[in-house]
Amino acid sequence: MHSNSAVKEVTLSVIKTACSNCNLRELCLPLGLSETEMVKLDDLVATRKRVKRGEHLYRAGQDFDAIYAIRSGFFKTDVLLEDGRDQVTGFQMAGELLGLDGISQEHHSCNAVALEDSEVCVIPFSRLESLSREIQTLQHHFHKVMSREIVRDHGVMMLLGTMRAEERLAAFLLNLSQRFTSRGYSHAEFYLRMTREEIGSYLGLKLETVSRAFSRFQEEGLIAVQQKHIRILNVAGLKQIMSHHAQ
Amino acid sequence: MHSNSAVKEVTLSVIKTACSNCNLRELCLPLGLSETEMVKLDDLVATRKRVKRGEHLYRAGQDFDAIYAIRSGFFKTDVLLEDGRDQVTGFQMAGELLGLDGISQEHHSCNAVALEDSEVCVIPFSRLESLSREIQTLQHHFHKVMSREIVRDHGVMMLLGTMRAEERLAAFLLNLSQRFTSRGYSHAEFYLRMTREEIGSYLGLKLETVSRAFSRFQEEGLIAVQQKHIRILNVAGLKQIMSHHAQ
DNA sequence: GGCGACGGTTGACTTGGATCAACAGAGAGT
DNA sequence: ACTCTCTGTTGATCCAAGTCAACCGTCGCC
Repeated sequence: MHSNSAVKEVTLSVIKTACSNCNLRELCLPLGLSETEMVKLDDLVATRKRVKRGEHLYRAGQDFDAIYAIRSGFFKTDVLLEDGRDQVTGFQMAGELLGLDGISQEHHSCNAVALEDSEVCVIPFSRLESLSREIQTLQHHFHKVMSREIVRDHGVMMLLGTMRAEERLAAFLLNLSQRFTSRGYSHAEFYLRMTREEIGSYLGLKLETVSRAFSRFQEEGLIAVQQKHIRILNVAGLKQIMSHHAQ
Repeated sequence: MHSNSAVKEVTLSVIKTACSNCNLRELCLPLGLSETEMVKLDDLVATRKRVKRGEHLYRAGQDFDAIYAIRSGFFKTDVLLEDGRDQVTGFQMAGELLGLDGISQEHHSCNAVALEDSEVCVIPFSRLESLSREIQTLQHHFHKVMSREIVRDHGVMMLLGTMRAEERLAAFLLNLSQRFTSRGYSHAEFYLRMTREEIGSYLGLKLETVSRAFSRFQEEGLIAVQQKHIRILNVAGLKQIMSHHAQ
């Protein structure tokens, strides 16, 4: 398949970034694909794209033609209303998908911004659709991923609709911790890639409230915060705060 | 399948409820299906189910094996957390789908309750998947519907995260009005099928706050409320409230 | 047709988080 | 090393919505 004239570096890089070889494949891909199916998939996800910190991967209103799998880095998505209000709708890390919201209207309905230098796999959507007409497990996996996004959003609605400030922040930290864990990072120690204002926007709070809640958690010995560096000292305590609402 | 002893009414009802003949098909189905494709679809959506007011269509935790298209009636979906908190995550009316959240975990993640006597079309999910491997337009339509749900959820997150009580209620009324309109009902006059408490739960407000906001809108001549009967008198005024946030 | 329960309205009071404001650290660029 | 700017912290005050409570209207049921 590969041309023999290709120089070593290119071949190496291609191998390194092929789906079949990607260390995130258990996050992105269904289990149990055959050899030939894997080859087709490597072909589908042919191009990659680097996005520097602060740059947009896509903007609301732009034509939709691909979804993106994050290979490395960290993103936020946000929505801007006509009246100037905006809100962060999610934070995405390696192994997660971006752009699912664009399918419905054929243009993106939110902005995706890199919060650190990142790399994404470009997945042309019409080719994903045709491939998932061929490969049942891919089709089913994709449906699960979309559905998981819906369930996740319901969780956020729950958080925004029923939780108090400290409960929201505890839920947020535990969620991040859990996602870092399943990527092989420490569950207890990590750097936040986003500002207090972005956290607040996501959680429906003002940045001052986020800052105060962090300080409060620190006073109570639940976490150690220094700027963006977080250490979780008492997971059980955070869980208790999260689910310990009045009445 | 049907016993031949079935009386005429049964046969009639089957004919009346075929997708190809359904007056909601432009809400549920893609345009431009061929005759043969339509026949397959009618076959897919073979069974229907009546759900009386107050009954569950499904409950959180139950095995997922089908999604549902609402033929008539009105539903709410809600999520219950372990700690007793619950929240209404949406209200669904004729032509809309229920159960998409169940795909990801193979069991339902919320409860679906009829708010009036209703009828749904049962769409076995594995058969939907196999049919959409055959029919590209069906596949794409389904993806759009799932994506639309994600976009809708982002809208709710926006509402919960950034809007004040009266803005939320105005947005809610305008959304209902718009959905009734696209089903051929009056945009200006309708009955709410849900209680103040359910509206409040959906909007992240207490029922008293919802009630006060209704009264306020009435004082200002924007709507006429009497219990569940709503008349919208000033759409522009509601829109202004919705997007007229401080600063 | 009357009774009871539920849903809705309204008022008085409380409170959690927003707002306004001052300031302190950290980091990028010169 | 030295700004300048951006991000984060903390305090004082205010207000929108929550809470608690009383009451009323409606509707379904006996």
